[in-house]
Amino acid sequence: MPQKNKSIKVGRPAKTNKESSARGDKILNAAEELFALQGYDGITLRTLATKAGVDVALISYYFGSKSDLFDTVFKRRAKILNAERLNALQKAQSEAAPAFASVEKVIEAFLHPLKIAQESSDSGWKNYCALLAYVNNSAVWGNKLMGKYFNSLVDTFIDALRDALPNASDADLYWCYHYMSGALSLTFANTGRIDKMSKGACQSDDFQSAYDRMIPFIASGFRQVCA
Amino acid sequence: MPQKNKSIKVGRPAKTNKESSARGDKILNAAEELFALQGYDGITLRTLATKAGVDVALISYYFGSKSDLFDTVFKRRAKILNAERLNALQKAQSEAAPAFASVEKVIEAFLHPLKIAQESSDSGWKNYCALLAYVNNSAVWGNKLMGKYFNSLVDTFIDALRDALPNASDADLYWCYHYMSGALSLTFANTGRIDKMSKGACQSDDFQSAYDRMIPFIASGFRQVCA
DNA sequence: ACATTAATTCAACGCTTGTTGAATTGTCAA
DNA sequence: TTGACAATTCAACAAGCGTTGAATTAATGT
Repeated sequence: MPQKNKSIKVGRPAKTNKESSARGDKILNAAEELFALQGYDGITLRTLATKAGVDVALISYYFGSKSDLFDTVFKRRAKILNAERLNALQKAQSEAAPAFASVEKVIEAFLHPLKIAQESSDSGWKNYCALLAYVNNSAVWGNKLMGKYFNSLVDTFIDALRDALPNASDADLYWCYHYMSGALSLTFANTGRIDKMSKGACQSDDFQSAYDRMIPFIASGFRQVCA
Repeated sequence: MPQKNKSIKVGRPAKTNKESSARGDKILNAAEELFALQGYDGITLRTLATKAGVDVALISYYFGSKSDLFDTVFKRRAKILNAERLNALQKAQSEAAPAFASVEKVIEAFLHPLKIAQESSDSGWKNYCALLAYVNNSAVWGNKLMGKYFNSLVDTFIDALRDALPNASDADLYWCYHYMSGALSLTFANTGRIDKMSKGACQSDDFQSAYDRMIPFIASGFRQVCA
């Protein structure tokens, strides 16, 4: 005789004072990790449901279509990251006033929030950084999402860099930013994988080590091109 | 009454003097483009077959499984690119002898073959560069394929850079190489898309423009970190 | 106590996926 | 001319896909 598992909880759960549901967050966190690691087409809603410990249908119930879910996952921490970066930039600028903030300080304002994210106890931030790298390098999602959620912030940073480098053309500034963005993306894309190319000299999950060298590397490149 | 299309050619085609079949090349070229643009999981063997103008079953017949095909596509031009880069490096080194080749010259040897590829009349090279970017930033394929086909060459270039920068540690060299690799990948990942972030100041499909600035940018970064 | 409603499950839909085996066609060597 | 065989097509397989509608459960407002 078939017997249902009575231990499974169903129906409406006890109300909490949080604005977003616990099950919804579980889905978002699992999606964040899976999308970052295997890409949009690389995972299945059923795989995701299993990882989140949730029924498949619940994903559609909360977030609509698969691509809607992807957008939601991407947007969630984008807002936070933007706020942190903007805050860091404004702090650097006010500290340098009445002079302009230096290239190094502007770049640091751009990168430091990511360092904090990497070191956060919330491991979801590490996944999000990898997701950011995936989206940035994706021909399919890059245009759609990066522009939508980061264009305005990037323009602000470019303005700050223009102040620090008065001889630079717009093309110079944007290309140099582009190089920085690429270097950063690859670093996050490799999070967790040990780079066998380097014979152990450089482990990609060691963000601290990458971060320390990145600021002088990028700043020096900016100065050279935008002199 | 159902009538078969008698105009479709089947059976063994006339023998050519080329080592690889014409149909097989059509499949590889179409796969190169689709994989680069939409990723491994983003395309279907049936989509690929349509693009190549070929029956689906022929893909398996020639190349085995889907992942076998991916490996074959990636390997095809990797060998050529490796030979070109090695040749360029050796030329730079012999021109500088008895001194070591400068950082700029080594970086140029690494990048210049890609510039030639971009300008090639064989448009497949453009697709391959985008594929390279996809693989490099992919958590799934990065370890598998980059190491398999490029590790040896990268080590050779690192050796050349070590000669040019005697004070650099291995970690310095590998991280700086890593930044260069990331900057390059993002450039190729964006091939063909106009970067709206830049308000027109920088179009990602303009590789010439990216290339010109990249050498001074990267070389300057190397010198700063590895001083 | 009771109706309401949000949260969750279950089962299924129609379609697509990668892959395979058998049948068919054309080429070439003998 | 014939026989072998490579290249190509066709049809189908089992499995998996995203999504949906109906049923079920539990908390809530009155």
